[in-house]
Amino acid sequence: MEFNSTQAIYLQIADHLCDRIQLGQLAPEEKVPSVRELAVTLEVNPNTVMRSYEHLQQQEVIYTKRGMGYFVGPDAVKKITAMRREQFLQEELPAFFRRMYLLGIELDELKGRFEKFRQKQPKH
Amino acid sequence: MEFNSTQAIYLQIADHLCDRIQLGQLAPEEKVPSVRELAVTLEVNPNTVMRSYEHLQQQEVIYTKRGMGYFVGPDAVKKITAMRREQFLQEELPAFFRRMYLLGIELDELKGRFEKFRQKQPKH
Amino acid sequence: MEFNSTQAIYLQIADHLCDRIQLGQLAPEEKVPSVRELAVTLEVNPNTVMRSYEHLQQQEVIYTKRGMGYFVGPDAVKKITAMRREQFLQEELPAFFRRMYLLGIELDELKGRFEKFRQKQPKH
Amino acid sequence: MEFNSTQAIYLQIADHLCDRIQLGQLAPEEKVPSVRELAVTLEVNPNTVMRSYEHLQQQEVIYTKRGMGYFVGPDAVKKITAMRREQFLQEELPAFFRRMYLLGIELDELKGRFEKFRQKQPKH
DNA sequence: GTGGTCTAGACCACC
DNA sequence: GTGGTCTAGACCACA
Repeated sequence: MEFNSTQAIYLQIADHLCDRIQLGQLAPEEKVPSVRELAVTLEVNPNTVMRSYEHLQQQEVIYTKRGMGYFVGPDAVKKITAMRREQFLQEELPAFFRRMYLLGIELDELKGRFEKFRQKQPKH
Repeated sequence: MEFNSTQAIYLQIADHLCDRIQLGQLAPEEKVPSVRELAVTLEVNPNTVMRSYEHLQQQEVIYTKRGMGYFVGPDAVKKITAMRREQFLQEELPAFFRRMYLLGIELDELKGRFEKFRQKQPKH
Repeated sequence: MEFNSTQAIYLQIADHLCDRIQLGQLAPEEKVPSVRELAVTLEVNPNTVMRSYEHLQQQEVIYTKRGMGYFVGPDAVKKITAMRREQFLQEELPAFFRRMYLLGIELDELKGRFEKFRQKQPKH
Repeated sequence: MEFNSTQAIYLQIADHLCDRIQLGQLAPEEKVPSVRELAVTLEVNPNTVMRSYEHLQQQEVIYTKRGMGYFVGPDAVKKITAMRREQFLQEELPAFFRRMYLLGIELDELKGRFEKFRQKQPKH
């Protein structure tokens, strides 16, 4: 996984985990990788992974069982979708429209690109 | 002007100036507000405005005449548009599509919103 | 390190670091001193060192790993040499020749001095 | 005349006047252009030219006759040459050698360039 | 008046 | 520990 430099790594990791949950790759009540394991996989400091998990736990997306690790919360999908939908409509969409407006891009121009994008997505 | 806390203030100022240039509110070769003046207007430290200007100068959007102030560069609009277009297509658009995909939103659903957005924009 | 007053301190620091990289005292991918550390060594404000590093980063001579420090870029030597060679041929050399011409100095007169200079340079 | 941005304009003007004196284009006791006249010619602020003249007067390269203007001092050539020679040997030459050393350039490589440079100089 | 540099000190996020 | 941002205030050079 590659990280961009504009956003904190721990947030990018958390985001990626949310993606996987939303896509059903991580099911509710399923155990998520251990902090150490994921740290090795992603080649980052364990502290950084820990922060991601704490962040997700605080949003009740995952929860911890002592000595057993972190697990996907029962309503994780619903919670993530709700948060992201809110975020999308309130912040991302207006910013996106503004950019399009300043660049003189029409919504119709994006149709072809969106189709192409969707075809590249793996089935799940 | 209000600043959000996720992005550095000096970048938000720079971005806002780019907006104004792109909208034609600041014409090429026109003088931009002096560092001190803008600092008072925005209620920030002059150093912070200075950083914005240095950042824009480095992108050749504005240039400086000694003892006279900063001025909008001749190709400022072209440069800004090129940079933003690149950024939009390479980064913002894919991220946006991904969000839509994960939220199950179709492009057509956005049409109405986009029209409404556009009508709110001031003429220039 | 002593600073002359005609050039900004942060540029002199940047220049000095380039010297050290070009001489191989700082190898590619090696960590450069932390901002605070170098500030103490040089007896300047951390902000001033920071500016040097930002300046070098922008030229892709060094790069930053978050929370870990600044590191010499992989092509640092090549980049520095290219920039300096350009600067030398386009600006320094003509200015130098002009001075010699106006002072009536011949190139041959400098030979002895150059030899003497070179012998004083430390090996590396 | 074009000004580079690294050195103060008034110093570049003063330097240029010294060049002309050294080349004999301005003879001892000859009147130098009036502040206003030179300001128009160079398209700079009269204050800037004034500063150049004050700077040169302080070095006894030119002197002023009230109501008549500035004139080249009797020993101007000698003074300029002495100052420049000193400056050249103490500062420019070591810096120049250092640059050559770091760039791996030999003195002999410059011979051809120097000849070419000299042939382009106008006779005087 | 203008930009530009520097210091001192604070606070934050990240690893 | 690391970089990064911001404020406050000073001083200088330049036009």
